[in-house]
Amino acid sequence: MFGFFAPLRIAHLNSTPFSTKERILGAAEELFARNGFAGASLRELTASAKVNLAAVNYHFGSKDNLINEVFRRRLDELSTHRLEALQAARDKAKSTLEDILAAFIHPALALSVDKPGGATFVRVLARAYAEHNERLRKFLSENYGHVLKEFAAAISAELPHLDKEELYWRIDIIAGALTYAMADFGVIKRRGSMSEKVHRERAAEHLIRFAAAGLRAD
Amino acid sequence: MFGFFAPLRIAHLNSTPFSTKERILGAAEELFARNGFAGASLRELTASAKVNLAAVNYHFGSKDNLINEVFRRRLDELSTHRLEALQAARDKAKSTLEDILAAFIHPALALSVDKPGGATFVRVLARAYAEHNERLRKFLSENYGHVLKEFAAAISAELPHLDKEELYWRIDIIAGALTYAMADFGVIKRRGSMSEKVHRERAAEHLIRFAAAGLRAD
DNA sequence: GTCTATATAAGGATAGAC
DNA sequence: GTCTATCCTTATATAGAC
Repeated sequence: MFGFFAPLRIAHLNSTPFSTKERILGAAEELFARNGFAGASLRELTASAKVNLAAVNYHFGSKDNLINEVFRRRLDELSTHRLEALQAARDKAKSTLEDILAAFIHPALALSVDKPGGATFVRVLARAYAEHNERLRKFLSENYGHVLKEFAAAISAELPHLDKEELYWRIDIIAGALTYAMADFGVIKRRGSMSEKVHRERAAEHLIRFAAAGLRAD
Repeated sequence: MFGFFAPLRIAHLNSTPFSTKERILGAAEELFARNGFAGASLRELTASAKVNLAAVNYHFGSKDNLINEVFRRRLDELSTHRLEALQAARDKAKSTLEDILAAFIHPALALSVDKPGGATFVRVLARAYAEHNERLRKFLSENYGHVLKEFAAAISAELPHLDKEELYWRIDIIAGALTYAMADFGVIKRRGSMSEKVHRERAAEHLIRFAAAGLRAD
């Protein structure tokens, strides 16, 4: 008799296999990408995640800390992959500017292609770039600033003739172009004959050449 | 006797020569650039403009409409200048991709250098680019979309061998790079020996070469 | 760990005196 | 055209039952 209902009870209230915490992070990622950090309220966020309004404060303490955790969930791994790829590029006998840029771009590409929600997160990253939010910038700089420093140093080593001011200005442009191009991947329509994955890989190669040309401009 | 106080009475309550409406627009520009559209409240906005809280609704009807007017105040003129410059480029015997890009960039440069608040507005423009705000995109697209269409057509005519999909993808990257580079002008430190104006002009030339190289990439 | 209910603050918008 | 005062909604956050 109860056997008939057992599957329903096993399914319980969670309609997905994800924990409350993970569902909140996923919904936050989605809404922050769409509406920005200030524009996404905890009310629509918890509704979208199908959790109780109080759950955000229980699991994360505050909205600000939730924002931090949305980044931490992805950036720890992304940063590690980027630094590993950079080290591999440096270990090559003849490493080029393109190798260094690829070490920065390819891990983000892999994230956006392979991980569920990864493409959305890349758009959140672009948001953070546009927001001049002091608190968020501080968090990101303190926790992940060393990665950008490593890449800037590697690029600088490839372009020793360039004075530092010029170099940093160009890296600034490139950073904006890359961030936005990666974030807008989802918008670019791919040819029907090409898979999403192949399309993005080709786009990434374009970006690398584009950025390398910009950096080398005399 | 009263003569002693006359200057004070002439100064009245307005500490600036600008009207309430203009002060609101100026403060809105500043706060939208710094905190985004959702992040700037009417309360801090009116406090910053030194006008009454009710003044925004009296003069603009709503916050959404105030946002529109912040854009309209600058974009009508900017769009006209851009289209005039594009026409001039097309009228040249041998117009290049660089001429077209310059027609797009130079008017924005002039705005950011010559007009008070112009540099701030360019940052607001970059905000709009990042915001996927449906209402705002609709307003901008309906009122100023034709300008971008004109430029896309002109660029397309210079690169007839490029297929349309590839072209639009590259214009997408370029648009992001240009918008952000222009918005971040204020961040780039200039050499002490160079004036702000000269610095920006040089930066704009870098951008044009950068963008042209990206568009021409094979 | 999740719920309801609520405290408390901040937001946009408006009414009506001046 | 500008003020004060206030309405109403939405927001973040928390208390306490389950």
